[in-house]
Amino acid sequence: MDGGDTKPTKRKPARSASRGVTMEAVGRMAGVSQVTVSRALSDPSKVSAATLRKINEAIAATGFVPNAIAGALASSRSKLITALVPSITNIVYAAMIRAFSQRMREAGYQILLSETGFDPAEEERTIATHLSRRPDAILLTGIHHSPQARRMLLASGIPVVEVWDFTDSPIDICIGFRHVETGRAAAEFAVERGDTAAATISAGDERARRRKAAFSEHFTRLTGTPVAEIDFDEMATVARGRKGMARLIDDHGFTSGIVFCSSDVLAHGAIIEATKRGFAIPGDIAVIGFGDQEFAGDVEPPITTIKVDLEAFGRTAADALLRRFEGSSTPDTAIDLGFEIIRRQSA
Amino acid sequence: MDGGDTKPTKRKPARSASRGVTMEAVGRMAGVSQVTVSRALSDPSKVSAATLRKINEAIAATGFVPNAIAGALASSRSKLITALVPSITNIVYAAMIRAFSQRMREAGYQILLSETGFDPAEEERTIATHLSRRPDAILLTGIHHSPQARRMLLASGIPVVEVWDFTDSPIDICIGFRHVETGRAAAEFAVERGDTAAATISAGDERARRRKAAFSEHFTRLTGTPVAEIDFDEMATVARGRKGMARLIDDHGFTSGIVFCSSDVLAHGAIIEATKRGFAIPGDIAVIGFGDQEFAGDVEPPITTIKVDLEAFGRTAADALLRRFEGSSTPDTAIDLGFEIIRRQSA
DNA sequence: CTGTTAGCGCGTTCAT
DNA sequence: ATGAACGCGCTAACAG
Repeated sequence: MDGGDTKPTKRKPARSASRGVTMEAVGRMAGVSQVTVSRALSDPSKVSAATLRKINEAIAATGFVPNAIAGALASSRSKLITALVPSITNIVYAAMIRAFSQRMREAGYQILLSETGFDPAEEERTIATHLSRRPDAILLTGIHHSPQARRMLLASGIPVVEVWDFTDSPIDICIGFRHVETGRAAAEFAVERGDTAAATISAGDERARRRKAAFSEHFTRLTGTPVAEIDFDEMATVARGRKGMARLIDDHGFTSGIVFCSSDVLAHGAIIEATKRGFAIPGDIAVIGFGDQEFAGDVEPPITTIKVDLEAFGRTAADALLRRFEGSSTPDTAIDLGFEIIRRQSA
Repeated sequence: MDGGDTKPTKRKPARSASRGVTMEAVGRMAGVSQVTVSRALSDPSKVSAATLRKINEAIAATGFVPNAIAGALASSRSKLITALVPSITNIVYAAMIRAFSQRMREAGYQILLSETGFDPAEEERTIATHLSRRPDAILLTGIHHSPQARRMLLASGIPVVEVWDFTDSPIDICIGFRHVETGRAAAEFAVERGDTAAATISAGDERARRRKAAFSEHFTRLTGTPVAEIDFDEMATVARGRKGMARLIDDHGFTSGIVFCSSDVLAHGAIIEATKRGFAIPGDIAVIGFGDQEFAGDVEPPITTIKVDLEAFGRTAADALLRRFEGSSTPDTAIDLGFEIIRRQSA
């Protein structure tokens, strides 16, 4: 075929279904080659002013949008970060991811987000599909992952950030706080207040349970008094906070003392229920929440809570990654951002 | 070089920095070609049981994870959907996206999510970068987009889903409800209740303002009474709900009537403030919210609100897309999912 | 059932 | 300052 050709020609298949404008097409229109278009986009200073102008005109005329897929394949940098969170409707994770996304976006990265719903097996599967996108980094919530997941992560060779929990031996980078410490601190806070009875209401998260367990253990150690515990497997809601408090009162005869809730939402519900039943907050029953959510200081009574700086987690994680991308030789492996008890009126 | 070769050999560059295992490598280990590996993964029935086994062994041994970037480039199907929402920390959008994601994930798609923060210019920029990822579809919040954005979207030729608002002439597919109608319905509800005075508190969203405007206009038309309006540019919070109610009482002398809030969060704050000042809800002041959020039925008094089925938006959007991917010839262009007034005790 | 060949659209050399 | 050639890792025909 092509018998008369002097040099082998590449067959250009008839482009019926337009798949989108290519750099090649832009170049043709501007009278330059594809590479020049590429350069004009990645580093305009490498192209003469005249051709740059023509290229920009061609881009405008064609509505060209670069194909990041092809770019990623060629350069093996995807400008993509993937992130796994237990739940995107949980404000705690959403706020963290928002701060992270904003910072990363400013640096030219985009975020592929998935929910794992607290299930390690689901997390493992999701990690695999995320890795197939060849992200430039991956962000995980928590520090507990299946062995297979760890293996895949390590094998991928990409930076891994674990947030929202803390360990001295992270896979790679870790930004978080010690959940157990929050429980201990709350127990100490209760004892200092003079509480001699305590209960807990927790929901949803494995980390919430760890906080609760630490609270109970420490409170019992300090006072010798056992702690009544109400647990919900499902996510925290105001309704469950109410139900938890109702059970504490009805089933455990809890009518005086402090209630440690694993989230402000639960605390809010608990306060509503106790108030409705005529208990004084914090006079009869004191309540301490977790998260310092938007509403915590504005309901009645304002909720005493444990605050963690969600935005800081996101920002710090992004900054650590960005530094790593720039080839920092001394990676910040583990950062404990701590927490703070915000004393308001509910306890 | 390679002087003695009988046929041209492809130069295999020395792979020092392992970029990840390839199908080629897996195939070598299994004693088959790269394509066979590809087939084993995409359609195992096209491969003999024996080779399938060997390939799976090789995959397990190497920890191979397919490169979706390369796959997308070759097939021009990315299995990626990108989505734009005003805010990911707003439960309304988060819940919608969650439902959408889950459905799409079951079908093998992943979601690239970005926040646009109610800014059309930002949306336009974000659409461009999203389009560069060559998604199989794009989901937008709302129906108002810049002309340039519309052009890019149309030019891309990919399915576009607009959610959370309704128009008869969508870019492509539209799933939502008529915000103006909710305001009208609330006004009618108020008049039927016998309210002769009304006020509004709104925040954040352009659509919230449209709901509010429709409420005010309709209420005034029905009763002849003007409506006091409090607006916040920032997002809805309990604090702003309280402040809004405070201003209504202090600045507008509003001590009796109904308050239409653009979100349950605002309504919650408004109720707290009014209650604290000794007003009876709904006896003195009635409050109606929007969203039927998790807590709406569990605070005191339970909040009367306008409910829209967020999960249904997400699911329906996903289903419409999936049907479109399967080549449905009769696309469902515009679906109005409506809304519902949930009467509880606050109004 | 399996292999060969030819791109997908771009970044990356290496020339000029 | 610009271009030619090549390959990133995979899917899509087309052979056999």
